[in-house]
Amino acid sequence: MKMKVNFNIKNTLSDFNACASEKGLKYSRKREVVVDYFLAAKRHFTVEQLYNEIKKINPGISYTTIYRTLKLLVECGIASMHHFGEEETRFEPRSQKQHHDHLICKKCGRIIEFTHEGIERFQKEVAKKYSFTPQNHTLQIYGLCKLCHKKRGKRR
Amino acid sequence: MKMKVNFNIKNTLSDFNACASEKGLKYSRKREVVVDYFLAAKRHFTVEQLYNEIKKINPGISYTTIYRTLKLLVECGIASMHHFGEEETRFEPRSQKQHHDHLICKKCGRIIEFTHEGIERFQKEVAKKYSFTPQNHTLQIYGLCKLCHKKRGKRR
DNA sequence: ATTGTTGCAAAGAGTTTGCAATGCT
DNA sequence: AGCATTGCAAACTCTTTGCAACAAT
Repeated sequence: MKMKVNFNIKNTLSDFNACASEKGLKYSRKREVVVDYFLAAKRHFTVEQLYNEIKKINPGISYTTIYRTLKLLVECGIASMHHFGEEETRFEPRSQKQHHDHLICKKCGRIIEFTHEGIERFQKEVAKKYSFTPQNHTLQIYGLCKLCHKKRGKRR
Repeated sequence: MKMKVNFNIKNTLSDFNACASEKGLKYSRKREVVVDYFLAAKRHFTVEQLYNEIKKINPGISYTTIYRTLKLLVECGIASMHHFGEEETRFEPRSQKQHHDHLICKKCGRIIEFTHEGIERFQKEVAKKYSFTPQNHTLQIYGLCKLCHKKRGKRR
């Protein structure tokens, strides 16, 4: 059973700037603040979270800019977008990480990443069985994280 | 490699009626039409699809009733709700089927169900490794179905 | 000077809800 | 009669877009 969590975040502000200039975009302080904050935090943000947290350090920011910047990050391949069940859309820095899947705590909202080669392999088998050409996949396991399993009764 | 597709749809209109009367609901023709159609078709409906198709046989139906009936079906455990990537919410009859996962064709929208015991087992392993208590999970493989892989260039 | 960026308000898409009319029991 | 159901329009949430003012090159 091989599994590992990845920590090597390699995407940087300069990766983003390269992509932005290829698109013919100009420099913008606000955009830089958003990208910086997003890349540094290495979390799975909702738009609301990102907006609220950035507003603290840059009160002049608007939702519109958050949305537009996240869209850009996704287009540049620097962020990835997730839809976990009923929850709001979340964004995470993609980095050079290999594909990974998620454990999602329904109580505290904690998100744990994992990879499992066996699961990946079996997915390829399934696809082959149905003559399906797989392009990408997502696997989410919902439940309770270690802490919430013990002390049941917090938020969410 | 054990895999199988399930066909044994057991949920029926009477199962629904039992649940509805437990909730103190009264009979309604329109609701019955929706439930009937939904259960018979055994597909993964979007709300829009269900609305459009039922409107043909019962022009007086409204979106509101479709929404409310689907909500009821989910509450009664007769339908399950899915969120496939960026797509609209889909509903399918749950039946007594065991849990299953989905292959989703990005070109034609076709949805293929599958189960794979090995994947299920590995998921339990992953959860245990992270001291996570799994409650449910979803696995989607996106790509091209057999037909669309050949003749590339249709809808979606 | 030209072109990209921003915030705002308005517009969209999907879904829910208040309400008066209607239907079921 | 009493309560559930329905359709409509309005409300709501999340996200995108048009536009005029502003900033970068």
